[in-house]
Amino acid sequence: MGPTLLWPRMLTWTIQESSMLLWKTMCKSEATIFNHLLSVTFLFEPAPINLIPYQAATSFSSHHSILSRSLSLSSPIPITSPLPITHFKAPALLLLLLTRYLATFFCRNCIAGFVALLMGRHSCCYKQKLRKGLWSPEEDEKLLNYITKHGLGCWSSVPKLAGLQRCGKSCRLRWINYLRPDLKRGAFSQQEENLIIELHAVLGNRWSQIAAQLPGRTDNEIKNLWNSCIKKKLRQRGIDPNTHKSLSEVENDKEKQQLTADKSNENVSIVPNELNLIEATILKPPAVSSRSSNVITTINNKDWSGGSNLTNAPPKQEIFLDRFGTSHESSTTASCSPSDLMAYFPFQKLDYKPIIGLSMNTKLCYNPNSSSSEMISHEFNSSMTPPTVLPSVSASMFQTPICVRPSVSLPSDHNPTVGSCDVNGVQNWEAGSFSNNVSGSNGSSSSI
DNA sequence: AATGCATCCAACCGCCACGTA
DNA sequence: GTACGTGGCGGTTGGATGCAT
Repeated sequence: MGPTLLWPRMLTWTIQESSMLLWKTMCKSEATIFNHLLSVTFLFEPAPINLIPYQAATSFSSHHSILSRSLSLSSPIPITSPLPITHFKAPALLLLLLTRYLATFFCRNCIAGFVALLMGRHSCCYKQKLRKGLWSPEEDEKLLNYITKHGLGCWSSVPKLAGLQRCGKSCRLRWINYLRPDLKRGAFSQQEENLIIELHAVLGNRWSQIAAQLPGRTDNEIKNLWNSCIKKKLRQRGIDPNTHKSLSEVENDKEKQQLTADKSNENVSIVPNELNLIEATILKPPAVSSRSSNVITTINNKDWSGGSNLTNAPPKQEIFLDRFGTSHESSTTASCSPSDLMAYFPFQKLDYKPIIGLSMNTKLCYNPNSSSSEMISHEFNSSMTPPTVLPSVSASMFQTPICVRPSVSLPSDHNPTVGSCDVNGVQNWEAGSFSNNVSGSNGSSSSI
């Protein structure tokens, strides 16, 4: 074991054994801890420290800033430093010394997470001590035994009580996606896939709601199936998986949008927001950070994910639920036959073209090698707020058929010619001969 | 047999909503 | 009213696996 692991453990023991309990009862929150940390810093640091006002720190990230400034002081103090320690200030001082010492080994995020861990909280930021990656059978057994014995409760306390070196979130995920006894094993049946397609047309990327209509299936499972399998199949059949329209129709929509955008650009050469952007770009030197990229990514995600653009979703959902019922039984026994589904999604082989629309991973996110994206990154690093910027950016650059909500019509009769399409794969589609299709194995989907 | 590429999927991450003190 | 803890969700990642060369 290297020193980077040895030191924290020793110090953790020291703190906990001395007066951690006393400290925890005195300080209600992590913020208070940091407050005391600062006071101790001032008490024992002869050199002036330029710290930001604590009151301005309202989030944990601000605590990080405070911590990082504390850590940016002189060289680490040896932990054996013979400084006067009272009972009251001992934990804070130890924490201070500890954090400053750890600064020689870890980044500030790790240290902040470690401090949070000492306070008795589980922090997902602190990854050094928690296991990650695939679960071992032993871990599965521990979790399963614990939940079987104690039932579902507070996930954050489960790892500790179950003896697992995992975070609560990880335990929850493992239980929901794998260990839950009511999970249906095996591949998806053709009926299930069809139902997923139909639900996706109505609900978009709201996987949890889709999963609620498929008993025994998890949202993660359905999401993976969609991304790896169904999407591809739909495209092969000339259907845009995002809009559930035919690809040719989507292309037409896109051209129309492009024309509209061009017209509006002719009328207004530079909109005020763009002027602001230029001004901000000139005045503010580029200080590209991952944070700015995240902002853009987040906004893009909200705008482009099928399930997030949901202005019309509730009524459609109601229509759908009226039709299929809200219970699993009714949803699966209603009109969900493959032929019915064919009517909703007449597979059009025809002019399949790759979808060129911007994806979620749009390169508009910061790319240091790209001048155009750099521009955008600068914009978001300026003092301007994203809402000011986005409308102009999104209007001119983010036009894509993905914006279109799935338009679902519910015809009463289906197209009898659909099934006779002899394109490669169409018959397979109907016959349910997907590579992973072993629907007969579970049998439970036969009620659909 | 070795290598490279594609695909799958379990798990992680960040964000958000909600309840509570 | 506010800060905090927790659970839930959707997007994304990266390791494992399969397949082609």
